[in-house]
Amino acid sequence: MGSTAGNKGTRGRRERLRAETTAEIKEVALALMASGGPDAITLRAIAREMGMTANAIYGYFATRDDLVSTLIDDVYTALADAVDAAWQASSGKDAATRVHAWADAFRDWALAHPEGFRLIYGDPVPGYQAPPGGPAPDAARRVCTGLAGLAAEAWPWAEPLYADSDFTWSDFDPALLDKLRPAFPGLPPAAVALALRIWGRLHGLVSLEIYGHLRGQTPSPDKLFHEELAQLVRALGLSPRA
Amino acid sequence: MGSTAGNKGTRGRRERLRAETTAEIKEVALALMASGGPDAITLRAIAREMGMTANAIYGYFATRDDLVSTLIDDVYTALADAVDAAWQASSGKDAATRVHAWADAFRDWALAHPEGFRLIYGDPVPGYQAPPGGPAPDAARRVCTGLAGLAAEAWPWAEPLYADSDFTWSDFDPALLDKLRPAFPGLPPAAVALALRIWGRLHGLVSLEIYGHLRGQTPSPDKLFHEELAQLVRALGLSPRA
DNA sequence: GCCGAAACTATACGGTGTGAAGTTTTGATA
DNA sequence: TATCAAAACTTCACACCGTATAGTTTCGGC
Repeated sequence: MGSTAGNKGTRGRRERLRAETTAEIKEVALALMASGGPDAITLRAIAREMGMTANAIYGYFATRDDLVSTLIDDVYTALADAVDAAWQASSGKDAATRVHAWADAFRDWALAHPEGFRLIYGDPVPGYQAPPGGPAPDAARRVCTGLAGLAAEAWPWAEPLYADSDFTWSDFDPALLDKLRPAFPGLPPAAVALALRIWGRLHGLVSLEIYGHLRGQTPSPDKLFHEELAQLVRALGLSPRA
Repeated sequence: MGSTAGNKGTRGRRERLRAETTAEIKEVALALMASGGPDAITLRAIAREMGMTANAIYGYFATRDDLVSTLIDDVYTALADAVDAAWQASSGKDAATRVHAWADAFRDWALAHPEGFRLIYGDPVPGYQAPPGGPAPDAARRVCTGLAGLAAEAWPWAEPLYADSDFTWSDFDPALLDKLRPAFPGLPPAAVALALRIWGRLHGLVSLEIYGHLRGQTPSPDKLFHEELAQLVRALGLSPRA
């Protein structure tokens, strides 16, 4: 099985063209989304842009929702990459600084890709549930793992503050724990709960901002976010210096 | 101008019928939304349900987006009513209990009306910005005012914890302050910032839950929310008893 | 040069929001 | 009570959407 001897180039050509077309469809779709929101992702508009027929896209994606969920996969992965990179880049710094680095990367990415954020955290495909094994849930767990990294980094200081947490391992999805426990062997359930709550705090302000609900209340969402971060750092038992 | 003498009944009839039809359109639209999400709100489906033609609805709403934003107004107002009622009902209790009451009312409403929550905080009408004077921004400010009530209630204990806040009145929208400052005369800018941050914390976990992003991580979003609440109460300087 | 698969197009159907024009209903008036 | 104008509603039309089916073109491998 596999390629006929010596024909790697030719068989590769078809595949390459196919990959390029697939990539172009996604690119155009992302551009449409960036300029007109998720609803602007239209098979006909994409095809128009590419000089094709809308039906040609069905050779690459079974359905529009399929295309959109592939986009979600890509975009969510990009977000996870961004925060992971910020985390890596802050390696060696003190815990408070690293928390700021992670959180800022999260918000900065969201502000730079508001439509991407909506794509991930809104539901552009109503009623859609990502397939359990797919890249999107994986990216979500990468984000959670990153947050668990924050919690783990801060845990030496934070632990006494969360002594009354009554979380147990059974309070978390096994698939999440499969990623988390090997990465952070000493981390107790309380710290995982802390990670999810940190997610909530960051997601809350950022999503209010992205969806415009802060606009009518404050012209300084930046300041608000950073004060929230300062308080978060304090709630982790870290010294507020950054 | 006004009604012809003695004809109040007849002129009132037209208006009553019109009001009833308007109400029925909204009812049917909400029912469609509840069963099939915001995208199920379709002029034709509404008309079908009502035994009318889709175009007849244009006599009541200028456009579909108009109808949807009217729904947003209504639903947001209902949410504001719900949290306000819980706040009133907890009057006299201690601050920690009242914080719990408000927050639980918020989350309970969201869980009871997930589509309504999505309608308010997602953006079913892409690119839509609520008219500045309309009911939706007003409801948003009612929610913020409620949150400021929490902050005000807790402020005697919380104040020393937020001494380093550098917020000033210019960091908030005048329309918000117009509602807030008369209601809570002694409240400093730091407390308003605190209110908005509390909003973020509550909104974060609830919206992650409503949009299903917590489902893959924990089977106990309840527990998570209540631990978050306990920590919030602690961060307000209140004793964690409830 | 030929073949078969892959890529793509043409056509069609049912759905959507919405505009323009015509029809019916109905409350006020002469 | 007959009439009339406005309001309510329907009909028709258009452009757009996703998508199924069938037909056509393209092109690598023999």
